[in-house]
Amino acid sequence: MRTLTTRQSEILTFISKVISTEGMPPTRKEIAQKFGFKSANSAEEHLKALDKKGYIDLHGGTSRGISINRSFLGIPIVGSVAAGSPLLAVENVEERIEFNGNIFSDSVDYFLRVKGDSMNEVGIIEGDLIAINKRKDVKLGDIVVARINDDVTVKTLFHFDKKKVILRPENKNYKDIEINTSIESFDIEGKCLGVLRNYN
Amino acid sequence: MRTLTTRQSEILTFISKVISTEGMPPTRKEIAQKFGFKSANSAEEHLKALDKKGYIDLHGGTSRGISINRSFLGIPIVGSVAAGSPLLAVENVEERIEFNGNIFSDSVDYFLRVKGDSMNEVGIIEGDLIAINKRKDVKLGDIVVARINDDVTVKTLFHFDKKKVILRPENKNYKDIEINTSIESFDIEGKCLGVLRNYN
DNA sequence: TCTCATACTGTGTATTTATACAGTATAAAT
DNA sequence: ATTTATACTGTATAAATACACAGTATGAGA
Repeated sequence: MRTLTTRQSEILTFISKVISTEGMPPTRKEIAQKFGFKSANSAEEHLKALDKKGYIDLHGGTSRGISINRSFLGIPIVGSVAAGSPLLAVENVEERIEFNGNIFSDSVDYFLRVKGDSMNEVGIIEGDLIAINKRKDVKLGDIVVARINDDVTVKTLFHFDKKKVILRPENKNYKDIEINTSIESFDIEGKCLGVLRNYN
Repeated sequence: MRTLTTRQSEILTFISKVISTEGMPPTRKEIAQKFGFKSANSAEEHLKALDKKGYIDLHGGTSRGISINRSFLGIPIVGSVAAGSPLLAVENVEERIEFNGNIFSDSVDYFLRVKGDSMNEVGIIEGDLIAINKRKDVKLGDIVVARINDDVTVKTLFHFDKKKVILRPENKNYKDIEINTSIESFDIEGKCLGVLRNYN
């Protein structure tokens, strides 16, 4: 997908915001006003560029006829994570779900599909989607997504200091994971905000 | 809140649908076309009635300037259910969450807040919100919301025939619930589509 | 009986809106 | 050196749109 200029990106963000706050896309004039353009045609041209690049669809002859391309909407679902690859790498994103609203306490960066039963006792089971926020300021007791030597795992953060981290599975069949941070690479990838499960 | 006529309700539903599928509210003409009105003014009048009754807000002089009142948007969360009252009775709705999208396999009529630990072993724990669809065509193995003599409960549907129903808690500390439908009142209130959990 | 709300058709128009065309200017690509 | 993309202003206009006013018809309530 072709990259956007700074201005185009600003415009796309504005359109997206107007849709979610006003319930309808902006007109050319409204876009021009927002950015201080003296001619609505500036907006028109940016819209055409966004359309050409595939980020939006313009519905000719229709007032407020702007729709944002669905593949940019929605939150990615990260399935199997290839060892060593960034979580949000294209090859790890199995699909996206449309999802807007204030369901979770913070903004959701992505959903991670849960594998295994190591968190069974807190109601997180195989196949569940857990909502993740990428910020790093997690605290003890939080359920976190962590990366230990290229492996991604979901556990409760039980202990954390300069030398040692302890991750706790919530299943009595599993033992705590102790990481010696001086010899193993360790990273917090995000905090678990909640759980989404869909029965078929 | 004043009640809507059948027509007004149809129009409100249509507007809501257009917003979610097209990404923008319809024009008067589009409403008229949908319902076969020969004059766009019919749509205009229905919109005025909906505005007057508080269901929508009309933004004067703005194309597609229709917004649906937020208190009618979102899906109700049903908390404690007063014995004998309908699940969706006002007094049982603790709040609503904005929620649009195709997260669950079917349309969600409401969310029910889970009490107790009787479904722990399938990952449904106290405080979870379970997404419910009101239709009655459930099958064995489905997790259902059932009403037994004025009490509402969430269990797996294990057996169902003309005389007897068995509901199974998913926790070995609980026993199956057998209902003799000839002497006890029994109703399926809905099918559980999924689970939503939000950590704070 | 009269009024009022609902549910339409039909006409008209001011305003909003999309969108084309003609320019100016700059930076990157060929 | 010339094209091409970006980023604007300014003008113009056809089409889309909101919305008022004038009717017709029906059923409910006062």
